[in-house]
Amino acid sequence: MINLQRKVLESELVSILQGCTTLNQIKRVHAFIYRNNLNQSSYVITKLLRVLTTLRHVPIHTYPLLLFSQVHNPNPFLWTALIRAYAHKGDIFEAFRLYGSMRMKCTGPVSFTFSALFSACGAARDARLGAQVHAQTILIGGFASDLYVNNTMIDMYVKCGLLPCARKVFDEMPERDVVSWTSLIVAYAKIGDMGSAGELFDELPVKDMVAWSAMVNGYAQNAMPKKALEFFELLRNEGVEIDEVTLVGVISACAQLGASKYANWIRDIAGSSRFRSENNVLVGSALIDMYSKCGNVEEAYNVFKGMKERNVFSYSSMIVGFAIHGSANEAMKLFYEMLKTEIKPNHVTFVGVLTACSHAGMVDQGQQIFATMEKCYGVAPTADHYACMADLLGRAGHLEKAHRLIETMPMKPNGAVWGALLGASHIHGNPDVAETASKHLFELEPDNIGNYLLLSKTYASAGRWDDVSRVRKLMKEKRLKKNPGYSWFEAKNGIIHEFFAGDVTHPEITEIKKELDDLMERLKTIGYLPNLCSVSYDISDNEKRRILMTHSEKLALAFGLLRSDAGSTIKIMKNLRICEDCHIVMCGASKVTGRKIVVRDNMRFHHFLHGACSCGNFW
DNA sequence: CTAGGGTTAG
Repeated sequence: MINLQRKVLESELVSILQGCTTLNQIKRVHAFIYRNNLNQSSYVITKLLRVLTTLRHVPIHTYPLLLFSQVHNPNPFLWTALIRAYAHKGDIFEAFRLYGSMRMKCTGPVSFTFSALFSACGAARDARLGAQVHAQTILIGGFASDLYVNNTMIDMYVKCGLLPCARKVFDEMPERDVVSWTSLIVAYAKIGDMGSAGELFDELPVKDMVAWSAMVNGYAQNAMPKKALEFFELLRNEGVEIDEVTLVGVISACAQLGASKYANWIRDIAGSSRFRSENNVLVGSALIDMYSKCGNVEEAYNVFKGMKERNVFSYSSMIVGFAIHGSANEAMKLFYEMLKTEIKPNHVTFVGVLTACSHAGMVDQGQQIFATMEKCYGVAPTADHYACMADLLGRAGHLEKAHRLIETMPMKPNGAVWGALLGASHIHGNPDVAETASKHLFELEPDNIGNYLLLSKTYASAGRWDDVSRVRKLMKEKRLKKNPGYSWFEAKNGIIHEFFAGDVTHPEITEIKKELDDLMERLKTIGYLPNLCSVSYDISDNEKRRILMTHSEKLALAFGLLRSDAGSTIKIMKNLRICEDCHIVMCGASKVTGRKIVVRDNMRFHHFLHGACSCGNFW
């Protein structure tokens, strides 16, 4: 009778405990437990410990440990709760010390114990210890066939980067569930092997929302946005429920596609779901990124403003959005607004802020932020931040300063750092510095064709044709093929029209050519002269003029002028960097037509209006 | 108790 009452009391307590969210609430329940002589109940104390350790600011070695040590004969679950708490804090040493004590007292383990230990090993990337625990699961009867133990073991091996071991566990498991499959699918997706991920997914007998989302996100993360959308459609046809995580993958895929058609499509789906950007930071932040990558930074800001809750992702995405659109002042303003909130800037925030400064030529401000980011905001500069600084200084013409910064930086310069210097050397026509930067880049990124092209263009601008052909020869030896330049324009109906350089295959090419010729005539009246330096071949000036007129972004512009509503913004996307001559033409076109033109090249967005570009002719 | 998650520079 007494035992029954006790059981009822225990279970009531546990349900009260699960609703506790503050330390004071927990302490009150604890006092009650103590008064009712329940402080020896492993069951109740285990629950108490679990709730307590979800509070981040409570150190385990104080209150939780005290609770534990007051129980004379802790059962395996109570031991495990404490082990798990240390494991979650990343204290692998303490977790294993406790496991040792537990074994010495001849208690347990239970499957949860192994889960906690595997999670500790995974967090610490300690595969050696993980393998020892693996061995224990075999030695201590029964656990090697436990589904849950095996699932956590797979996860541990995956976190340690030992996919073959994880696969072996998976292949030898007597019983698998959708969790086991999904763990492995994600592991393959993370290393970029979507082929194996897809094979596993096909074999998976019962697919749930998480497994589907893993595929959608896997394709999105591996730059296969079309595939991601395809899987999302399949998932919806299957009648599978979607949630915020699924949505984020699709939104990121739409961001990569950069087309308004997809942006509007997923906006409506998200808007009619339970996960609207106003109430959901995850979806909201993803939409901010998507809109800015689709060229619509105004809409990105609308989403930002409409969000009830914001976090570091929302702010960083918005700051980066402003930065790539050349709205440096807005980016800075938002950064200072952010500093007034509780939200702390992180390394990405600073990349955004420094990029904004760099694109706007705000050298002093950028240098000041760079100098104080660690001291004032606790974010230590990484090589990426040094790349921003090399870009900031170099772009502004301080090539030597940029070079000196690189040579004195505390870590090994990466490709972005030398790439920034190379880009700056190209802008300022300094083949000698370009040569130095390239030497490093050819070692760091031997297959990145952009570096070879930029170097050869810098030589060409300086008239060093021998060096140009030397670089060309190098590219030939490495069998590097130049990507064909192309641009695209999204028509009102969402159909995308692609134009390659020198393209004559578009059905309306005659009209397009005529439109372009007309535009050129009008530009000449305001003083346009073809920028022959934009062609880095040693050919006649006439031939250069002809080639300039075949650039894909000019064809897309002419098509856009023909096929868009008067007064609307013309949006052009390009896979390579926009050339100087096309940039001049875009400026002029915005002036003579009175249209707003937005060009997204592979680096950033250019907003042309009234004859000027948001980048300040500075890119 | 175990599986899916967003922002990054040249």
